[in-house]
Amino acid sequence: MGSTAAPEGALGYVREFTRHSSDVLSNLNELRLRGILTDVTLLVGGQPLRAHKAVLIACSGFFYSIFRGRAGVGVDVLSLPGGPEARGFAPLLDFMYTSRLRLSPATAPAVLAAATYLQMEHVVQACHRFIQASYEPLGISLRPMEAEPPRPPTVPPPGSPRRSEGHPDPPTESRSCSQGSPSPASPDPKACNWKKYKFIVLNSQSSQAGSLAGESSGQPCPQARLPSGDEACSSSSSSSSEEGATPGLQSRLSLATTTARFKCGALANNSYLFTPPAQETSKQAHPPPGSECLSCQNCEAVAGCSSGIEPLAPGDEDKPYKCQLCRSAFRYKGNLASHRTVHTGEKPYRCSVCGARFNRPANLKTHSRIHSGEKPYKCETCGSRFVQVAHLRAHVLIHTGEKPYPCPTCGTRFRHLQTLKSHVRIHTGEKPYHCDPCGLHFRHKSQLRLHLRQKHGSGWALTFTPTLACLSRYFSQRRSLAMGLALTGVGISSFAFAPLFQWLLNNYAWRGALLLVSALSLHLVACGALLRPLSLTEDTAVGGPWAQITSLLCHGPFLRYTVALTLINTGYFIPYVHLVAHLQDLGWDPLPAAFLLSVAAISDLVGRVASGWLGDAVPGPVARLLMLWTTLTGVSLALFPVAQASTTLVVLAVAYGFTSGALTPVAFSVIPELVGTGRIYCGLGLVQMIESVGGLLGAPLSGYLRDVTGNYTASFVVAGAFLLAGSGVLITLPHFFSCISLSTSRPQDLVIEAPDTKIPLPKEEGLGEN
DNA sequence: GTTGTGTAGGGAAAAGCCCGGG
DNA sequence: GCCCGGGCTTTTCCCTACACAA
Ligand SMILES: [Zn+2]
Ligand SMILES: [Zn+2]
Ligand SMILES: [Zn+2]
Ligand SMILES: [Zn+2]
Repeated sequence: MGSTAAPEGALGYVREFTRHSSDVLSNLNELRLRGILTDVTLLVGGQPLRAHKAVLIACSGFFYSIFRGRAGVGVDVLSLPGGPEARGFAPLLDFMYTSRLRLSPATAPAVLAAATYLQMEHVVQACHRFIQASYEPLGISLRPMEAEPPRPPTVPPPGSPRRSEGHPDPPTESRSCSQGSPSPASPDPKACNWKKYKFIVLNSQSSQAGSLAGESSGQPCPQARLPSGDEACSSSSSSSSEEGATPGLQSRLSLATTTARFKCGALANNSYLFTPPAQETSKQAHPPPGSECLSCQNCEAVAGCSSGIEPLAPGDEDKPYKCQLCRSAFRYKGNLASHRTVHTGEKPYRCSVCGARFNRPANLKTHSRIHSGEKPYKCETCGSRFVQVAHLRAHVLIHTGEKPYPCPTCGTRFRHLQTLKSHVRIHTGEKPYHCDPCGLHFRHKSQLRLHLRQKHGSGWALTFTPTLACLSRYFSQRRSLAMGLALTGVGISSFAFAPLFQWLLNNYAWRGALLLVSALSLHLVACGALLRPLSLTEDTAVGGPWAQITSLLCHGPFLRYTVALTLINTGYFIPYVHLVAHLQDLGWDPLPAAFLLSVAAISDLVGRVASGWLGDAVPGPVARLLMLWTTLTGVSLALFPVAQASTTLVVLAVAYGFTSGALTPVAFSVIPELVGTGRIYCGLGLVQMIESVGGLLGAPLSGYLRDVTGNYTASFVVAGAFLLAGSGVLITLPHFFSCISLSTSRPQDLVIEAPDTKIPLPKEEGLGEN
């Protein structure tokens, strides 16, 4: 139950307030601009510039060597004769106080010289990059040494501030500058919007309607209630403890408290409002919290987050309601009740738009927002809106700069728990994601996926349509059987490949298995080479792809056929989407319901082969067979609502599987008969593109019907009706009723007689049946 | 270009919690 | 006052697209 994120035994560790440093810096800058507590005047190029020695020392090795020691204390005015120019120095001084470096092609060399003089190495690098980038478009590569200004007068002493600590690293600034957009008027929004973020927090506290409505309805610092963890601490709903708290006390918070509970009462909460501008603080709607929070803070601060906090034993008295099935315990009785649905698989709440099912109404409600487009939670900083509060919470971190998840091993901090988790695997060497077909292992899930798509998926997908098209060019006599076998092969191989590869993996280790699979795939190349494109006589007549497409779109029978297939597709997939839900409505358990779907899928495979064979054995136009299968599929679909007994349902599922499977190869075989083998590539592609619209529309439509009527009866009936309508359109195809002589008739004869394909086909059986 | 790594957005499951009604 | 269930809030996890650098 507990979060795995909390490291074992780490009862708390240092919480970093990443905005703090920039807050301090901006305050220092304000002090400089107002001349408060500045203790040195720099004379650069005759210009006096007031600054704080401490800041100068912290940023520059040169100033460190000047001011360190007692001699530096008395220095009130420092002139730098022969040093940097004012136009190079001023941007550096600004940078020290703002971490933003303004560069332009005109000033960059001067800034570079000044930075080198002052030993600000990061800035030197940034200037180099900038100058280089601005020359590269001209084809001039400026090497750093060529632009190197004279060495500074002093060598950095051994004790000078380390660059990584004392010198702000300006990676983002330098990059944005090098892109040529140094715009002081519109500084980096992420760097400047912390005040705005504070305003969000205040907004939510004062119970403003709208944006953070959910959070703002919360109680102001419910002291009797223990905040449940770090998230709660940083969430805006618990942000009312800001006044009376000090940053120092607040800067240590336990991250490991996510699930633990504490003896010391309410935990100090919020981190964002310690230094709010006075005018914003005055807008507080709620008074500061009572002393309980303060004492907690004290105990925490004094104890340094370790000794002062002791998680109570996960007391059973805390959660008296236990699940008999999985030992989970709950504080509230109702939770146990709703927990049971986890085991029963019961999901009574159904989305009226997409049919998704939920075991809790609230989850359905949240889900339904993705259809309505409602996004109730708005980020006041950037205006982005979110469907869930949690998303907003995660989002505002990018404005605050907060990274709440540190790596226990190397200390790198992350903004998202997920990132930390995958990062930790770097240390453990864990690579949990692996690709079965090729045995590669990956640390990140997105890698598994990318690899699959690029190395396997696209290959298979890209071979599918061309192979079918090739088939229809090769086979004219037994085209249907070829289609059926090919489609069955596709289905079976996708089932069989995983276990086959697993077996190879077990017997040959992954290298061997990979080798064997590669060898297997190379056979594909050989096979593919055998499938060399036939140059059929009619190819010369069909023209280029665009000409083909244009002609196909004006081809009446082809269009009618496309419409028919689209109609068929609309109803075709309904059982795969809704059959399980329908069976559950009838009281079936999810598992048997899913099993019945598998039965239908197997029946589908059988149907593909059988229909391929039948397609060649039964005389007459293949379109007639297609109509037969379509009609039968439609009827079996429409019968689903009638069936109540499980045996009837099984029979229906088998029938639907068989007929719908039988339909598939025939549907592909008809196309060459309609458009001729010359235009088969374009024809097949076009049909697949258009008919997919039907497949996309079918499921939502039947889901909608289910919601309107309350059950799936109409859904299945309408699906069946679409199939029947499709077969109705099929009747209009040319020569549907023609009675060409049976055994001697060959499919290509039909083509010859088709009005739009006038060119007779050559005999090609010799080649095709090799 | 590939690979590894990190970021942000978004969907969902499930527990926590509040509140009104009986 | 107590209990119960409905319904909202929170927490946590997961997936996915994408950016970026070695
Ligand atoms: Zn359980
Ligand atoms: Zn939905
Ligand atoms: Zn925002
Ligand atoms: Zn680490």
